[in-house]
Amino acid sequence: MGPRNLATKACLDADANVYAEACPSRAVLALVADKWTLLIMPALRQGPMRNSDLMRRIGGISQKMLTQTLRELERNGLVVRVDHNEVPPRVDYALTPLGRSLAEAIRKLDAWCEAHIDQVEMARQSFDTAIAQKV
Amino acid sequence: MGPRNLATKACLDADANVYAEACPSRAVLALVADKWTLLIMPALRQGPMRNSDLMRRIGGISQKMLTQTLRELERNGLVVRVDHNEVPPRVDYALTPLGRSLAEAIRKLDAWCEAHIDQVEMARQSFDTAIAQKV
DNA sequence: CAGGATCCAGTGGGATACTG
DNA sequence: CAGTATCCCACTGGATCCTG
Repeated sequence: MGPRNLATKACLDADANVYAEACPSRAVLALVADKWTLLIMPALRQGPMRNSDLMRRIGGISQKMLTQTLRELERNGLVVRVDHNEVPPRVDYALTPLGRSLAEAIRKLDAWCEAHIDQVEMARQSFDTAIAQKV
Repeated sequence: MGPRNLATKACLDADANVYAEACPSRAVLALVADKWTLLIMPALRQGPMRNSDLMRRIGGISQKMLTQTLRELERNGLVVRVDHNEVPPRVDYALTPLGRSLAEAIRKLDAWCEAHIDQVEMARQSFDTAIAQKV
């Protein structure tokens, strides 16, 4: 593949490339590059959850962001919303097969964060004190 | 592990939990939940790169965001900055061992995005047209 | 070449109040 | 319970200009 018109044709499905600005995969990347997506997706791995379940599970999320993020995930085929049409309302959110595969990849990232906090924090401290000394 | 004081002690290193708002791993998560981090980290897997290399490799990134993100990654021990003190300036950025392990996990996410654009786009189209019909 | 400094429009997301 | 609607400000990040 020559560098001929890499810039113009941006990226085809056959050679999808997130590094290319115009590649549609960037849209998916934007979806993933989101704090709440990174928490909601793996949270749903254990099975369907209700709105209130997720609110409890994910510390610090607001109702607005929960709904907004769920809608976006649903829109992109990663989550299904099941309204049981009951009173009081009962709505379940579950991963689609597509969503499940993404959730697994995301969970690994989350696990990495949990596993390496110590190293990251130590690095940050040493970096910050090094900067302080330079002044 | 009892649910006794899960809420109060938030999270210790022994049971780090990104779902807990106060858990320090959230800081690492915030680092990861970033569009440019998600592109810079895997880009560095092939070896050290210079500022201009990264600018070319990563479509759409601005000089400001590149420098800013690199600084943050360096601060957290994921990237090392090597200034060769030459004229004209020559500066290399490379992954640390810690950064490399994260970069691998991130690359898998990027690959997922590249591999599933089609499915995501189809889902989005069908979702959007379904919404339109309801009106 | 690498990147600091500024300006500033746009937006993300919390708080709050209301509804079926 | 599961949302919707609104207000509104802090911060994000692009554009532009400048420097060693």
